[in-house]
Amino acid sequence: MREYNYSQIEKKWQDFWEANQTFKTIEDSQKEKFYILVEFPYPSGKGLHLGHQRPYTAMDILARKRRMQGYNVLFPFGYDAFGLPAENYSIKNKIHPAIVTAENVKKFTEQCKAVGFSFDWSREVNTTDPDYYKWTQWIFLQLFKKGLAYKKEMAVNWCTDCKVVLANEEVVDGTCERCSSEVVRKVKSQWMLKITEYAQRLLDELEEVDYPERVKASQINWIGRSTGAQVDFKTNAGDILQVYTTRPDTLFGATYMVIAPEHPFIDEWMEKWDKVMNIDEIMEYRAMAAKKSDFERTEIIKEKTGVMIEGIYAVNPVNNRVTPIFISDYVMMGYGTGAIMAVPAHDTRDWEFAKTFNLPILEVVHGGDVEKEAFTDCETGIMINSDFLNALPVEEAKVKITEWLAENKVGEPKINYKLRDWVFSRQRYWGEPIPIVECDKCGFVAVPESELPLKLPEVESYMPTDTGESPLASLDDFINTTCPDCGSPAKRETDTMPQWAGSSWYFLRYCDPHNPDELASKEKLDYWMEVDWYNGGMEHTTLHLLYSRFWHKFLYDIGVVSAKEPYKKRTSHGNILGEDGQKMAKSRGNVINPEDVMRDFGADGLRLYEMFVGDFEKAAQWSTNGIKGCKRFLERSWNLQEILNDSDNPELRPIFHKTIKKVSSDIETLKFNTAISALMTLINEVYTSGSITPAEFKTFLILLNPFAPHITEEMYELAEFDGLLNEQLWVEYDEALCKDDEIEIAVQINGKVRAKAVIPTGSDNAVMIDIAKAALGSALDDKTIVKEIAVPDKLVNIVVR
RNA sequence: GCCGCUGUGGUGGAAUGGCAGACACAAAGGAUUUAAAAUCCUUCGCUCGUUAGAGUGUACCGGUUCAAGUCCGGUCAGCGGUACCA
Repeated sequence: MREYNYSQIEKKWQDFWEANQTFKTIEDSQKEKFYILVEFPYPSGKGLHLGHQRPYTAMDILARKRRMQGYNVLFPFGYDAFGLPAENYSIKNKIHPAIVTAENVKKFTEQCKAVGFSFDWSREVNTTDPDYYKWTQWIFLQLFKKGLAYKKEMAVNWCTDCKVVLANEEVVDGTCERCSSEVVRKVKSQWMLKITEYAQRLLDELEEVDYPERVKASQINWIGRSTGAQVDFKTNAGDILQVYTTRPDTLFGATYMVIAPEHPFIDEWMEKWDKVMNIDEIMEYRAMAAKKSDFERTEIIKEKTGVMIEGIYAVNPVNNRVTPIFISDYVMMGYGTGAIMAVPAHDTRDWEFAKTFNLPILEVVHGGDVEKEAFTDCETGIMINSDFLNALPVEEAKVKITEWLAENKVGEPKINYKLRDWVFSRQRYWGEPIPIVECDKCGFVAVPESELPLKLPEVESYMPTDTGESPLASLDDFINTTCPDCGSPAKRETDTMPQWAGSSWYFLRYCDPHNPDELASKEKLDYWMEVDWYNGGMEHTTLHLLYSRFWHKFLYDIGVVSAKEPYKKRTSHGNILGEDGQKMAKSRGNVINPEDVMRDFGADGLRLYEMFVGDFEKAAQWSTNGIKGCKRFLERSWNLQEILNDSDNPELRPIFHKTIKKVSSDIETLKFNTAISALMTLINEVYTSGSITPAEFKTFLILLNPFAPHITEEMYELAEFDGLLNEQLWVEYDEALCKDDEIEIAVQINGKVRAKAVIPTGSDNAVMIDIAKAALGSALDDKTIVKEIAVPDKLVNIVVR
């Protein structure tokens, strides 16, 4: 018999699949469709790594199984190729990022094919392809036309090393997500997308989708909805200072107010009101707060600082009490109204501030000791010192005071979200140009759709500038244009889009990847969408997943797509860690190179081990010893050919049916590790029995095929079965045939196993108990039986006294 | 602080409330071999016992149950996310 020469076999079948376009998908209304999506990678120079292969293998297994189950499967792939690493590489090596990207894409594609992924390569997309980003720009223009894209002067997160504005989501602990350099605040004019307009729908419509609870929870958390009230405080400067609070019930306990250092009232008060006594002190504090980076604001011990604005005071609308106003950086301009009423008795931060500045702490909810700490419990507290709210529980007081505020026109119920608008500008070269022209007369004007794609021009230097302008800003030919509306000279926007743009809609392009007239035809979108199953990393839960849901909802609103949600089901994989249990990183020297692994164990060996290593949804530690076991299993599978003959072994029937059942259901629940162990158990039993029939052999090959497609296809061919293995139908099991004729049960006395007994499968409880008692023999002689419990085909428990 | 997740042999990990440790790795012993690799067989939670067996055991404390790794209450430890969000 031939030896198991995996490299030869794998090459043979990969070439065959490529030549025959085995996995090319076409629309087919006769078949039920199933759209499986993996997160397309950023094609980095390092190539495909184990962290890509694990989720891709999992979804490849699902795709192969679905095809055998008769579905029309869409399983596409592509590249999210805009982004900083390619640009940084270009800066260093003076090569155009498009060239670097093309090389990397070629490498990635070869590597994917070498693992045997059954992607439909005819649908490959690349976000840097002008035919693709034409539509990314088109979607941006639709957002602009609907008023959902706007430009705004704002304090942004500026990475001091990348010299680029970062989204809030890209700032990690006050440092840049990519380079870990310090991030500071800088005021710049930025394109923004109004994702906040969709906050409620992004929240509500989570109920319509099948996502893991942890994913839903972090989206809910990120959106951060809170309900409360907006309250108007009159000031002696004539303005009305609006505050947002989730605890309107504590309004009587407000003993001072705080506004953010960036609050616009400060400037107004300085200008038109000459009674502010400590202008210098306030300005100094403000300058200091502005200088603080995000890092300092979050990392420095949260000691409360601030300055009282002397000469200005506010009046509490419920009792007309005069209330001092402070400026402090513990209040953020970006949330609520940038001003708060401080209730030190019932808010921890206010309590600390009041202690530091020796301000009165007035208890209005009874239940704690407000001299020791803030009492924040909403469930047990009872209102006191609050006039018409006295004696009410907190929740009732909230309702009553909110009504009172509305009646007296000094406030209203208010919902707030932590989610902020999406900072959409990047001062970088390697991204989609934002298709907007700025005209002195007309303002911001959309580039006509007929001029899309607005291509990235060639530049000499990709280097971002210290002024914070994109490299495009130095190209006069690019910048200078005419206004599409009035024809006068105008300037192009030089910022580009963030990497999240292209990935916010790629799953739509896969449905119709070469369409020159639309992002995809309605007909094809209606056939393929929604995505039936989308697997990706937890790290994309609050960024990519939220952004793409936002864009999809917008496209739904303008009639491009027919479903509200893009993804019916989402699952998340755990990462592959190094052998030391740490994240794989060059600096730790624990990186496993998949090409080495495939050379030593084959693609099938690698696929199998990545699925066997542990719970798919949890992080797993790589083990070179572990993969040996999988290779051994494949060799034992190969050697089944030696014991293939016609002699029937009926005793194997139950285990075959059980295995079909287990493998089928385990793939659906992502329990690949136990599916493989079931196959291992099966093969062990087959060897014990000494032979396998052709029908059983074929069943085994079908079950193993999604996991190890090359070796099984080869064995199928060698066994001279008809056609190709990947064209066979998935195997079915018969529940009745899963059971052995006889089964061993445990016999317990008071829950402890005292004997074993063999019973015919499916025996009545009474029969089981009789057999069990017989098996116990004399052990029951001097005992009083209190209760007899039988669990069918499992055990008997006799309770005695 | 808040949200989420996880604590099971030497290791990775299995167990719809029903015999804890499936499957695999490592280790030890044996067979085969001139030898090694590969392969095959045996042992393998801990304690006592030569064996039979007995006791004990799923982070810790308590509860529910005939029966708890699993359910409930509390505690501890670790991991991930997030935060002066009013």
